[in-house]
Amino acid sequence: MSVNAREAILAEAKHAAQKHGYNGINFRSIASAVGIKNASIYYHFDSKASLGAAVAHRYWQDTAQHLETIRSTSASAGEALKRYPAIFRQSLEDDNRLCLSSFMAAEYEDLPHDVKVEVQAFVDANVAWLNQVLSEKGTGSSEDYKKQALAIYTAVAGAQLIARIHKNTELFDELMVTYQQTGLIPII
Amino acid sequence: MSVNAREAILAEAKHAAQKHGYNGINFRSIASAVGIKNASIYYHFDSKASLGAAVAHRYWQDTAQHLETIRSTSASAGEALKRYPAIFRQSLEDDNRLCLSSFMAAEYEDLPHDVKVEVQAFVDANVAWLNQVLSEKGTGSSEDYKKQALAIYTAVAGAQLIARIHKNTELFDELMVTYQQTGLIPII
DNA sequence: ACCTGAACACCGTTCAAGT
DNA sequence: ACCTGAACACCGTTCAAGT
Repeated sequence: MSVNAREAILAEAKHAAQKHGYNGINFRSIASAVGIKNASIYYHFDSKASLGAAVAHRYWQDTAQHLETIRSTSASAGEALKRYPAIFRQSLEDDNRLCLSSFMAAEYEDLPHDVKVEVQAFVDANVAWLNQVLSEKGTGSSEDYKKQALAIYTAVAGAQLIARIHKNTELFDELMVTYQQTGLIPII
Repeated sequence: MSVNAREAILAEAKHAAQKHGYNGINFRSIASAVGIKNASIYYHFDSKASLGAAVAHRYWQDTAQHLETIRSTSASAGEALKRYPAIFRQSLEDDNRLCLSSFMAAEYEDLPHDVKVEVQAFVDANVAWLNQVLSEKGTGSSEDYKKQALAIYTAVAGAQLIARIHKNTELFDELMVTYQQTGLIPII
């Protein structure tokens, strides 16, 4: 059916993972959506673990690229920082989906090793980006920026989780405002 | 085997849920641990949904009581606030477990309705407690305290998620310090 | 090179049957 | 009142077989 079955499988698996987590990746329904049988998926991927890892890998790579774009199209580090939560907001807007990493963070203990590696890479990419932006912007010590970067990532991920169970994107926005007002996220 | 099979099932299910989420509640392994057959669980609980709801219900009730104890044994609202993260910290210390609510928040879309209700109740109980403590302590407007209470709960839950994937309780502690230093969590 | 049907051990669930 | 064995449709996975 598809020009490239492998890509079609990846796309379906990503969609399923953002809605239902790693556990919710279902070979038979993916195969059905792609137009093949579930056994055929094993021609393209060794196992559910390797499919999950491939999904997570591409996910964080896409996110890292998106972060680069935000930085390069922002007039200042402060503006980039302000735009950061938009990535997480977008998932909520788009069918109430969750950041793949937050999802898999919850399932983490049960994940295959290869998937865990990719989830960690997502967190690292985000924290590294935030660290860089904070460093450009401020005047504190580099150790502080690392800790603050992780704190911001953590708080934003938590906000997405809570906003999602309320199915309320405005709640996410309110939380970002509160983070800014209390000083967790520096304002421009 | 057990004096009370129902309680034994609940205890095993809670343990499994904190390690693997709702999805990880496995009737056959719970039955095996309790010393009965999996079909026997249906004598005590209508379904996996009602078992999951019972687990989540008891969980948030226990937490609410714990919060009451913290408040009543603290000399001030500020001290109670300082002790708040200890609840989430304890889960990490105790076999790297996750707060049941954070876990189920990730799985939320797939949860049976009755379980969703209990997860919401957990969040509400925490936010209500924080709101009360913040109100006792400070001098701002009541609307601000509500928002700040939710922001604190959200950030602490996120911190637990991230600390867990690093299997690192110290990271959780560092995040709490950063939350305090940046001003998200008010200091005594 | 790419796909399939049939089988495997696993899961939640049901139900008639046992004590 | 409490428990069980056997069956159901579902899952990831394997494998020999098809084109």
